[in-house]
Amino acid sequence: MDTTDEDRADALFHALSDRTRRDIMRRVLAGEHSVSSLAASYDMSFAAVQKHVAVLERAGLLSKRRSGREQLATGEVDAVRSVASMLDELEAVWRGRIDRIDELLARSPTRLTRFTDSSSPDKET
Amino acid sequence: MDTTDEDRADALFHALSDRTRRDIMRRVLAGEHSVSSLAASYDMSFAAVQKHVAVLERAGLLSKRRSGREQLATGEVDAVRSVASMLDELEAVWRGRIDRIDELLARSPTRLTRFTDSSSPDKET
DNA sequence: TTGACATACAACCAAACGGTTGTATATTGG
DNA sequence: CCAATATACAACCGTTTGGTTGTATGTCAA
Repeated sequence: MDTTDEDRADALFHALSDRTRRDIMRRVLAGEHSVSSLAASYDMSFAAVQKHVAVLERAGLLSKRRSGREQLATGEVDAVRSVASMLDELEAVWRGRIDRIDELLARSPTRLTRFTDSSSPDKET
Repeated sequence: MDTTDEDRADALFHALSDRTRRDIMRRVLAGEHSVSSLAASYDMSFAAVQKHVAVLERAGLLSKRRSGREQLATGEVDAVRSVASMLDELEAVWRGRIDRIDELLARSPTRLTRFTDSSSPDKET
């Protein structure tokens, strides 16, 4: 409902919409990595990778911890789960549609045949 | 592994990174809607909404079906699920990290204390 | 102290994005 | 046939994005 929620969703999906950032997420979810060790993995400047890390950090998908002169990044699995739950909500909306169709079919059993066409696969509820 | 998979992921996350498009997804997952009926719901031009629908269609998140002069859009729940499974894979990477830490702890029980710090909540596997 | 390393950040640039208006093309109803 | 409706798409425009280089700051090691 809140606009802030939508802002968060915008930031999360946007952060994940870049393949380099998704790859960074895989690495930092597997374990801590300094920004420079991450940068060494990609064919682009250090500054570019640092900006990608900053985008992920602003979205809450990773956090950083100082260790001497290095900045160690670690993936925030809870943020990943929050994105998954947004998708679950979308799926729930779809399930609601199926339930409504089922109810219709239950009310007038013989009237509507072939109402669920091939493009909407009727799977488990 | 394939670049095309990453292209698909780029398109899916990008398509979902806009709040208007996410709202359109909620509507078309709940049931079929013509492009103009969708456009009527938003404070922007018909063309803008039509472009949003096109972005979602190109990403495979919805499909259209002609009905007379109307174009009826319907949400593709399988595409939504495919995004969810990408996030599940990310979560699996994280779970792998925890497993590795557990194994380390099992090998040398007393050496590593407080190895899992406060920023990495140790939850269920 | 000095130099090498790790990071941060500003300025710049081309391309993509999200919106607009305008025009063209089908399709329906009278 | 004609007018209204529904859609598609091109052209344009300001902003954001994803990259670059250059510079500044902080930390470690000799």
